[in-house]
Amino acid sequence: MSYKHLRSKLKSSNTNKLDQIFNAFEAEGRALKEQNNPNIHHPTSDYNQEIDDIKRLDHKLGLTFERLNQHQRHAVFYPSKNTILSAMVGSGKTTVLIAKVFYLHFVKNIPFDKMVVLTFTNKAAREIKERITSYLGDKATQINEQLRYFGTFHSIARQILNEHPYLIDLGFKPGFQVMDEQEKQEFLERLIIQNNLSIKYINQLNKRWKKYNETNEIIMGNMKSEDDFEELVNLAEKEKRTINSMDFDDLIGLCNKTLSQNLFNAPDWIIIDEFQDCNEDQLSLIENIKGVDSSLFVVGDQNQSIYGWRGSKENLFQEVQLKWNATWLELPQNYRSTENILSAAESLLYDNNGSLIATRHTGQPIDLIRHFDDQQEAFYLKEQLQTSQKENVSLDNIAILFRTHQQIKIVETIFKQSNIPYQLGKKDDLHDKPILVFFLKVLKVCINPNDDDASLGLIFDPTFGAMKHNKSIIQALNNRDQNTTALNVIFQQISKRKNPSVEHITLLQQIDKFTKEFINSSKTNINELLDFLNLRNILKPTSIHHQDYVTAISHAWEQLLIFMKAQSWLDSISALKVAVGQVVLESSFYINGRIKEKGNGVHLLTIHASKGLEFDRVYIAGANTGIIPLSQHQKGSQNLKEEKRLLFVAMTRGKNNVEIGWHSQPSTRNTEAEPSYFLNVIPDSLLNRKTTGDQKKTTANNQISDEWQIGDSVRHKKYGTGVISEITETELICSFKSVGEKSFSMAFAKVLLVKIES
DNA sequence: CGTTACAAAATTTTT
DNA sequence: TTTTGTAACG
Repeated sequence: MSYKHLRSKLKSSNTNKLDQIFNAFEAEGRALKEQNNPNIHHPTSDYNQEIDDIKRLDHKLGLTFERLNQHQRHAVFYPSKNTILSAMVGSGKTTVLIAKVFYLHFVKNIPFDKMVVLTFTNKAAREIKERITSYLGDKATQINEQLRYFGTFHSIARQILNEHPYLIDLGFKPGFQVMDEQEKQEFLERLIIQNNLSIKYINQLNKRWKKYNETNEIIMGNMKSEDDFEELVNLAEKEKRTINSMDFDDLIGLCNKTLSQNLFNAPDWIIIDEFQDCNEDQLSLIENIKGVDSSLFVVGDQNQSIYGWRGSKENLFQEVQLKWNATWLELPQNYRSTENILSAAESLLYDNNGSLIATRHTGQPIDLIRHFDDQQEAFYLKEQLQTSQKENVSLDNIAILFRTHQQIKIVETIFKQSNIPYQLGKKDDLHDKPILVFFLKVLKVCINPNDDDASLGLIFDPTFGAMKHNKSIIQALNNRDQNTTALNVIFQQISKRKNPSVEHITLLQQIDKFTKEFINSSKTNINELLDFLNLRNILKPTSIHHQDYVTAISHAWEQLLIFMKAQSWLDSISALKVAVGQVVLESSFYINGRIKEKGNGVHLLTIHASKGLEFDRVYIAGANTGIIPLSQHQKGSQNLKEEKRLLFVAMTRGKNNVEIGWHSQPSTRNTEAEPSYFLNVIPDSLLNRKTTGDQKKTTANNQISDEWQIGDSVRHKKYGTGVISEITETELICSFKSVGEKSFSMAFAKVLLVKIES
């Protein structure tokens, strides 16, 4: 469909909203032409000579470089001090990043501990570390200590803080804990009760905290006067230091403060993965770690920047290229998708400048398929997958992608009914595992009996605690003297009760002895821990879940011991503190372990969750205007651009086949009965338009004509009463006494108009 | 305690 | 855009 066609179609629908969408869309097209081409530094050598030299010294190492294409070799070997590697989708960016690390270490003799390698996810960090470990094999002695600065932004920030003497100046002590968002909310609520503060919007403390930090703004929403929020912030900053616990933002923020003291040995190399996702604080962290002689190697893809709402900056690459005087290299070759998929996806981009090159065969055009609604689409998908099953095609290599979690539910329901195996992309949350939340609280009190929140959480735990949430106990913590720990107060309070829980009294007594009698003893296996703390009696010994609880705790403890072992220079209690502090930062390692079932079946994922993954077949569900882009994102070209990149990311997950579905009668509000207008830029030759052959459409049409008849009287909230003058497949036209003729999208008619029975 | 007015949320999520 | 949630007021 051409722009012209689109415009005439939008004009005929006579709504301002669609006109606005079109204008924004057009503005985007203009922006496309205004983009500047960066000065790409192209490879001038095939680096065969260098690789031959390396092969003579170390044959195996040479082979890892030989596999790279010319652009990838250029990125690895070119000796620029600061490098921005703009890696197109599916161009082997992780392979190059790892090859660079190998080259710097094994050829250029840079020690691993002189490199800082930062990633956003634990998964990426782990992949890089494992590649090095497996390459070294038996020679990988003390590798964890050498790879100490390989990790996520948050992990590395935490580690720098923990090792740096300036931590004391900041008011914290080594072995500090880390609060996630939920723990911070609970922490602030505790302070509000303890100090009798009057705080509005109590459910949005995290949001208010961020707003206050950024703008010093206290007033929110309907508040006409200030509440005690400023006092809460001051109290919280003090209290964080008392209980020795930081939040996520503190890790990066305070690390930045620490590094600005110039007491950190700058590394030789700083290597960053997924650079396009950096926010301001993370960028500062990079610049603070960087010394005068440090080199930078940042890798990323601006076309896959879909986390703007988390603070990543548009045009970050261009910005830092100037600032760092960096050499701009590209990885243009995509090895993942067919040429048709890539050409279609590429037409969505506005600043690619033709730098994405397909290496695979042409393949099939993208199927654009019309369904009646989400339910019909789900049935269609069910049938498609059943066919695949009959043909013995593994569903593991197929993904269905959605804009929202809401959309996933209906497909999940129908797949469940029809026994289609599926796997969900959502990661496990620590807070969905009550047993681990409880176990962590126990450990936190063990290592710090003055942790008020862990102590309270322990006895108030809804599943494993001793009593219901109780304000008087919270306030009792406030009135204690300096020599009384939070653990003591809890113990006293619980003992005072009429029928105190004996199990919990024993637990608290044992926790008190933990540092003296347990952690330094030679016995630290899980059974000894459970016995020492009397935990078995608390884990509902008669419940059928008892064994699951024990298994979950065993796994978490095993992981903690592994982490402690890696901190060989610390005494055991310090090592445990550091290990427990790490749990929140890489919770997935502590959650499932061996218990996790092997995932089998079709993947149901949000597009965001699909980033970094690839599948043989990809189906993008419910791709209407109003879903992609999401209706509330249709204002502001920044938002629109990001939504467009989201569709780009979705399409480029597919290796062989991409199919896009849309609904002619969408059931969600604010959704147009049109396929995403982003698709209009894709050339017709690359899009194969189809319709589900179905009976439902006919019945649905009957429903519509049953519901609305020409001549019916209707009432509209604003326009008053009117009469239906015309009905088309997608539109309903009404004439009102007050404003004349107005047309409504069929999808909206039900919401906007009330039929007046005569 | 009920009503009114109006800002914020809706949507994505790692640490 | 509509819906939801909260403060403020009587």
